[in-house]
Order: sequence, then C-alpha cells, then structure tokens
Amino acid sequence: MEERRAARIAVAAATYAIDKPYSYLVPEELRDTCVPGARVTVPFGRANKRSEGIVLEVRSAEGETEKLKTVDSVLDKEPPLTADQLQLALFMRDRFFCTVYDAVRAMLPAGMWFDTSGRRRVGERTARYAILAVPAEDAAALAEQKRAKAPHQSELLRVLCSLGEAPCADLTEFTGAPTASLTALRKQGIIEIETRELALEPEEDREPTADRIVLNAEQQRSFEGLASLMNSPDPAAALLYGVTGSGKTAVYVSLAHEAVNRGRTAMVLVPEIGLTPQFLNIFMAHFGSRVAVMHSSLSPRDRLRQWKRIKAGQVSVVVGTRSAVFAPLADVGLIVIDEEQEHTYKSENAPRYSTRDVAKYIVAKSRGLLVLGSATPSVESMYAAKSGKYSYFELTTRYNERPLPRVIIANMRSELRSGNGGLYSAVLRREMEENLRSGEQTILFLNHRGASSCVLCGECGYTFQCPNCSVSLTYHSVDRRLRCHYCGFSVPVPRDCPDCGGRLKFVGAGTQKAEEELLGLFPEAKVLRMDADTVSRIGSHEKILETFRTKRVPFLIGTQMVTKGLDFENVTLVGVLSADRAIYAGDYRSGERAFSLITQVVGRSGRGRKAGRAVIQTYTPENELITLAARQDYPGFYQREIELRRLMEAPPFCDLLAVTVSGGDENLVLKGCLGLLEALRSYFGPEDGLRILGPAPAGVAKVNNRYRYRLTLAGANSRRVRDRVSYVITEFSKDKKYRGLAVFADSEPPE
DNA sequence: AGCACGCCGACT
DNA sequence: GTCGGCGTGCTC
Repeated sequence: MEERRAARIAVAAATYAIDKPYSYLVPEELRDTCVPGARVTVPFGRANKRSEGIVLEVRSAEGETEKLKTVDSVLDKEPPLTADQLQLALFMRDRFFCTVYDAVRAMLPAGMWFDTSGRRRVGERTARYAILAVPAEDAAALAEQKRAKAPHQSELLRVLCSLGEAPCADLTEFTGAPTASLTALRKQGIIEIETRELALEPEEDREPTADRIVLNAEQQRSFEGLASLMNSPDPAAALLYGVTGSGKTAVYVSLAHEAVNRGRTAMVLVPEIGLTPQFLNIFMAHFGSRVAVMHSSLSPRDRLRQWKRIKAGQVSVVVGTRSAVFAPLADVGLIVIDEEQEHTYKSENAPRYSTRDVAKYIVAKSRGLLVLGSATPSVESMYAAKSGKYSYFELTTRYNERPLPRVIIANMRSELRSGNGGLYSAVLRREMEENLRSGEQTILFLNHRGASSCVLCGECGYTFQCPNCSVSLTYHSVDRRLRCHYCGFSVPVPRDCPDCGGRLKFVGAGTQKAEEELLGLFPEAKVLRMDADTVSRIGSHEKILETFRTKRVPFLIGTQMVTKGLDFENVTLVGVLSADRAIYAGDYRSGERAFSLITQVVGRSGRGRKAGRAVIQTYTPENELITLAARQDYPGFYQREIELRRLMEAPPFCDLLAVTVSGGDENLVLKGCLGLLEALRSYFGPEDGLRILGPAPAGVAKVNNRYRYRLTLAGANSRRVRDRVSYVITEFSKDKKYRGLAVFADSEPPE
C-alpha cells in the first residue's frame, strides 16, 4: 500500500497577505512529475478556481488533519526551477515583500507561460504530422486502389508508406495534394494527424573570433586583483571605478575568461542592452556560441530558446539586462553589474527586486565574485568601497590617454536677457556651425522625452492635465494628440483653449521641438532624432545609430538613449540642452543622477582622434554640480555628495523602505496611511533607530484613478524591521476598515 | 484579490 | 413569497 503524499505549493492566486505554502494531495499518476520546482495547477479558494502554483516540497500526507484538495495537473515534464532557485524565491519574498510566485514569474522566461487558451506555450512552435494508422503493406495496397479515383490521396499514401510519418506541410508541398486529401485519409482512418511541439532551432555554432585581450598596466592590475578575489574561498564584492573610456569592458571580458577557464560561468549585466550593441559584440567575439543574451525585448520564443540553452549547460556567459540575473547558470563564478548606479537595476513592480541584492545572494551561494563597475558609482557603493565593505579597484587613464572634452557652460539666463528665448545658446550655435563646416558630427541631449512638450493657453495659461493622474499631458506631434505617460490616456489637441477660447501655445523643449528649432537654424542640414517615438517607429536604436555612423548625419538629437556607451569617433561636439531639470528633480538622488548623466553625455564627445567639446546649457551656471560635472570630477562630486547625505541622514547613512497605500478614495487612502503609521509606531521603539516619514503623495500621486500615498522608513533595513513591516502590511490588508485599499512595501524605493 | 454565502429591501 | 443588493470571511 503506497503512502499518500502531500505537496507544499506556492499558489499564484494568493496575494501577499495570504501567501504561504498550501498543501495538496499528489495523485498517484502525478507522483513522478509533481516534484519540487515543478509548476502545477491546483484548485484554489471557495470556488476552486484553477490557479498555477510551484511545488516547494513533497512529503508524507500522513498526519495532515485537514482534508486536502488534490493537485490538478503538472505543467512541465522537467521541473523548470532548481532547489537553489526555489531558495532564491523564498529569499526574495522576505527581502522584497513579494509573493513567492511573483519571484517565480521573474525567474522563468515569458515563453514558458501558457496562453489563455490554456494548452500551448507562447513562443513554442508546433507542427502537424501525418502518421500511418495502418500497416505499410495495407497502405501500399490502398494507394494502388485509389490511383484512378483519388490520385492525390494515392500519392500521399505512397509517400507515407516509405516514411511512416511526415509533417503535413511537407507532404502537401511535395505531392501537390491539397490539405483536404489529408483530412479525407484521416476520416477513413488510414492516417492520424498529430500536433507536435517542435524542438527550438538549435543555435548555430559560432567560434570565438577575437584574440585574447591585451590589457594595459592599469587594467592588468585591476584584473589580477579581481581575479584573485574570484578564486578566494569567500564570496566577495568589489567596486571597479573606471573613468569613461578607461576600458572597463576589457577587464570584464578578461574576468569572464578567468571564470570560464576555471569551469565556472559568468553573468554580465548592463542597464539597457539595446543601447550597447558594441558591448554585446565584444562578448560574442570572445565566447562565440557559449554566450547567451537575455533581455526584455527578445521575443518570447528567443527568450525561451536562450533560457533552455543556459539550463542545458550550453552557455558559459550570459549578457543581459536586470532579469538576466535569474538566468539558470550553474556555478556562477562572476557577476558584473556595469554602470551599477543606473536605476534600471531596480524593478518598479512586483517583484520589486534590486538586481544588486539578488546578485549578492547568488554569488554568496556559489562563492563567486560580484563586480560593480561604473564611471560614476552610486554614492552608496563608493561609500561601501571606502569603508572596506567592498574591495576597490580603479581605472583612471583614458584609453590612448585621450584628453577629456573641453567643456563650455552656457548661461541661459543671460541668453534670455539678451533676447534669445530659443533652445540653443549662442555658443552652442557657434560650435554646431563649426562642426557642420568641418564635417564633424554633433550629439544633442535632452533630458526627458517629450516631457517639456506641453501645450498651454497663451492667454489664460490653461494647461492640460490627465483626468486620471496628477500629471500634465504631453504633446505628441506624430498624431497631434496629448498623452498621459502614466496611464496612457490621450485626446486630440483642441483648436483653442477649452477654458477661454484663446490661442494655444506649444512650449518646452521636447526632442521634436528641438529638432524643429535646429532645422530652423540649419535648414539644409540632416538631423536624426532618437527618442521613444522614433525608436518604436523606425524599429530599433541600432538602425538609427547605424545611419548616424555610416551616413555621417551632422546632428543626432535624443533623450537618455544617446548617453549610453555610444562610441563614434567623428563626434566632436555634445550639447546638453538643459541640465537643470535633472538637477532640480527634488529627491535626494537627483544630484547623483544629474552628475552621472552629464558625465556620460559629455563622455560621448571626442572619442576618436580629434579632440572633443561639450556645451552644457543651464539657467544656474553657479551650481556646484554643474562645474563638477563639467570637469568630470567624480572624486570632488563624491566628497560634496557624501557630506550632503550625512547631513540629510540619507543613504548610505540609512536604508529606505517605502510602504505605499493606494485606492480610489483619497480620504480612505490617507486614513489608511495614518492607521499604518500608528501600527508601525507601536511595533518599533527607539531601539530600532527608525524614522518614519509621511504620509506623502507618491512620486506620481494618482495613477489610473488610484491615489497613492506612502510612508518612508529610514533606518537599518534589518531582518527584524522587514519581519515587522511584513506583519504590519499583512494585518493591514486583512483589516476590513481598509477594504478597497492596496498596500505594498518596497526597499530602495524609486522616487 | 476574488468569490460564495447570507441576511435585508423591492418586486412580480 | 423570491430576486438580487453588497457586507463578511476565507483561501490547503
């Protein structure tokens, strides 16, 4: 008599407040497949609605007092998650306040999810096969019989006699028979038609093409130091500070080689892969088909394919964006997080994970090395390096000792005073003209996509607000509509002001506006624009950049996208049209972001043989941040910033944890926040050293008609603090007083 | 969150 | 009498 087994399952339908392992009986026929790491469907809730789940553990069902429901089906032939990955999901639950299943969703490639019709996986190809259902001799006889009356069927049978089975598509093509003939044969019971999952096309074998990298003395020192950390028995984290153009990538490649030579694997994470095709190409050249690329704009099928290759052990190096940190590599010896200060490493919706924290967890498990690399490290990371928590390495010389671009600060206040209300200062215009004349190229940088492109009434000052969200609508000239960037609401631009009937004015410095004004200045010049609009229309960054490179288009105007890793040797001028917006964003990280941004943009200039220049336009030229960024003085910036942080008691002198409440009724949301505040106060005493701030409206206070307010806990993000916060938000969501409100917690919250 | 159960009001 | 409103409590 077999013992009854119970599976402990994390159920997808469970919300955070009720997320815990649920026990289900494992039916006899699923005993082999219903194992830890396998996805299953189970009945859940009073209505027994089917929900997905993941098996955490299987154990004896003896002694289970309650009557258990039964596992409905197992979705995978092989469990997609390993025991280590299940552990990681549990870690993520208590570190990032998400459900276990939220974590699982982040770890599995999108192509593994089933579509709504239930059976087939998105991204997998299927093909219909015709199979003989009668012995070949009989089929041959039938083929002979049918020759006169049904030549197509006869021909199909003749082919199938020798093959036994074949894809329907091939059969019809080869014989010229219509599909109807196959259907007829099936109806007569002579053949069967079966839909089969096709194996994903194998990756073509690519041999590495690049020679072993030769490092300069400084790179070699960093490499050796880091490599020795990788080989030490203790897990380690290190910061690699390398000024723009100092060749961090060469060090990453060498470290990845080191890991691979030791039979281990490596992950190299970048903020945005579409922007750095060169980066990817280098790894391809060095590791051939042992490299896999993982990022969000791959098709589900490609993602699934890469994931399977990695899982099958065919890959040694994964290059990708933040979600690539979940790639199922075995024995990770190295994780590189390049430009580690970028906010894209923090996920903004559940699971709200920090890539750095996940990476730390992984290298700690596998005794690997985490390398945080940057030309402008986050103040937190540099502080950790200075205080000995991270090892520290630096690359201070630019490749080929190239000088820094000459930086000119343009005072837009005096421009305005002297009657220039446009986007381009006199000095920038002069420099652009010079570039145009000498056939050199210029990149113009604007801070925010269309953000500034707002429409207002020139007479009464009326502005267009989103009816659902607390933001202004943005003008998009492509379809002449006003759009909300948060909820997607859009309306056509009216002819006149809806309030006073006055004439509308299109103001601000969107990329489109910048393009128009530039064409006004240089009517005969070609201009490329790279922002969310043109990228989605034209297809990809690469196409735009390729055009810029090969056609030597004089001007490229763009948003954030132009700041990252572009390396064009004919670009000798960079213009930052307005540095102010970034600086005065209001939160404690805006200084850091602005410095990093300006440094990166300026670094795009003069990468070839010719010296570069950069023009930074600002209404506040006296701001220290501007002058520091103009000098590319990271140490000076760090000194200034760390003192500010100390004064403000901001990170790295504390950790932040935000608890956000949202709901349709603003008053209730506020009441909920106050209730939470009270609960938190009662659970934390002075010994916890926590400041609880708020309630304050969240960054965007209203999204899709839901108001959002939050409390911020500033102090040490300890186990104890997290457990209590978790308890408080769980109790809160069960409290009927607050029915209709949603609550979530987020460590390292975005603004 | 999502859903059944149940206890009140308006209706054929 | 009964259909259906939504307030309430639970999810192996």
